[in-house]
Amino acid sequence: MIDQRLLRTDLPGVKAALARRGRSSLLDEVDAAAALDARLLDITGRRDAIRARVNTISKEVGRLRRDGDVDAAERLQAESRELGDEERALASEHDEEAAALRELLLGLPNLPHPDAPDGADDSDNPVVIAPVGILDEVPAHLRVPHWETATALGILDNERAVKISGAMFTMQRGAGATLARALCQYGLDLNADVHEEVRPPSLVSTATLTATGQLPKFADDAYAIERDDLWCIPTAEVPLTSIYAGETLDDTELPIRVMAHSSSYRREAGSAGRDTRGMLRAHEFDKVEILAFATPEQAPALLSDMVGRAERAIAGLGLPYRIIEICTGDMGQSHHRSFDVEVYAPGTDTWLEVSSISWFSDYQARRGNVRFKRHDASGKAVKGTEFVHTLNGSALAVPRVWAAIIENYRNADGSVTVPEVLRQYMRGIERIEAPLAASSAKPGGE
RNA sequence: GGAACGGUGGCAGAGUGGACGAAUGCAGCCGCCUUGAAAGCGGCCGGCCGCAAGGCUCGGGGGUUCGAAUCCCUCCCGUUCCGCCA
Repeated sequence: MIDQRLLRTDLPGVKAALARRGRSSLLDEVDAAAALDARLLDITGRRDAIRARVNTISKEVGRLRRDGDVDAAERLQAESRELGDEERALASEHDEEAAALRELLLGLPNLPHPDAPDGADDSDNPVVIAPVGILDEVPAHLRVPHWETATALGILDNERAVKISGAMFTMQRGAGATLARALCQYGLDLNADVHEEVRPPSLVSTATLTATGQLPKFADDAYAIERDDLWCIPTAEVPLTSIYAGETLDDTELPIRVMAHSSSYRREAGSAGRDTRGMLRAHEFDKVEILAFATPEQAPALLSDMVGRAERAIAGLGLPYRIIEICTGDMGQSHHRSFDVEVYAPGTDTWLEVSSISWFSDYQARRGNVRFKRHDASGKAVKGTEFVHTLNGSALAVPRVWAAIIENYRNADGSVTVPEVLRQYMRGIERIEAPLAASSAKPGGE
């Protein structure tokens, strides 16, 4: 949620910033919000004046009753009763407008960072780190999609996953399952130097899902457990961002950096039928998320640090990659500035987004009400609070990295070499070989 | 899931219709004392919005009342016991 006060202090600035996102309807929404805000200001002014009078009267009535002046008290009470009617009318008007304004504000996206590149869609995203590790010529044995290689090796059994849970669920087996877990371990160990490991809940309340911006706009994308009013997390970003919800932190303890390995659940409404093969898009997947709470001053450096971490994870695995910056037209709803790490997948000759590192400015913190208090040079607390800035991104998203490993490390005989850095997490397995006959059998009927 | 008891400032903990934005203690801040510190003494001291006037704030929401921390309804959360359970 953007700062409501900006609607009063810098309406042209807000509109100019949002215009860069390229959706003209947004500007009308901003105007509507500003109009509501002005009306609300007027209503609260009148309401507060009435309340002030009622408060004065009730104190006076108490005094008169103690002094035994019943008549005067009765007269004041009568006046106050009328004021009460007026106040009730104003209050209900206020609640209506405030709810409408909040809905509008929740729907407005974040203002893009001034340095974020302008652009209409993903074709305008500039490449900021040119492809690293790309082969001049891709050998034929790498031109095999990971699902073919993995299924043949018996390490991916999506056919049975679908039997168990339906379309767009995956199941890794044997060395494939071990590889998935190894990637998580690798991702955590790589970032344990500054990020505290957390194991958050996977089911969260409506309030928590609203704080990160998934609700109300993107309710269709999340799994809801209606009976208990809980939601499955679409990313560990959701519970991690809300760790300090409603709290006021000290600038002296910032930045606070956390990370979590979790499963993520996404309905992928609107993507049904896309990328249905292999591991590229699934309703449930694992990843390691890194996240930071920071002062506005700390945020830019943290953004580069976190992009660097996502990059090192991929570079360390020896995968070919590039980094692009997300342009204003392609940016997510709550993003202020955003970078993607993309891995080259030779099997399908595509770039796979494996990590998206974003700076949210105070957009999430305002929804989740995470503040911080500043201290001056002498260590004394400065009056007032500000919202923290949040940043997050995947340090390692399992499925696509898993797929990229299978495609890039495929050998001519169909086996897959395990990247050096993962072997310590894989009981020393160096190479994933063709399976024994028994486990490769297709699932049969009853 | 059942039952009982709870939720008040940074913490502990009073407060059952008005003088309560809230006693008291601890913590914190300022000063005195001290070579320095501790102890002691004196004073200040919740938060949010607002230029201010003022408004809001005793778990959330609603109600009764001239007036609610206090009474009523409702929801949420916590503790303990029972049940179930990895």
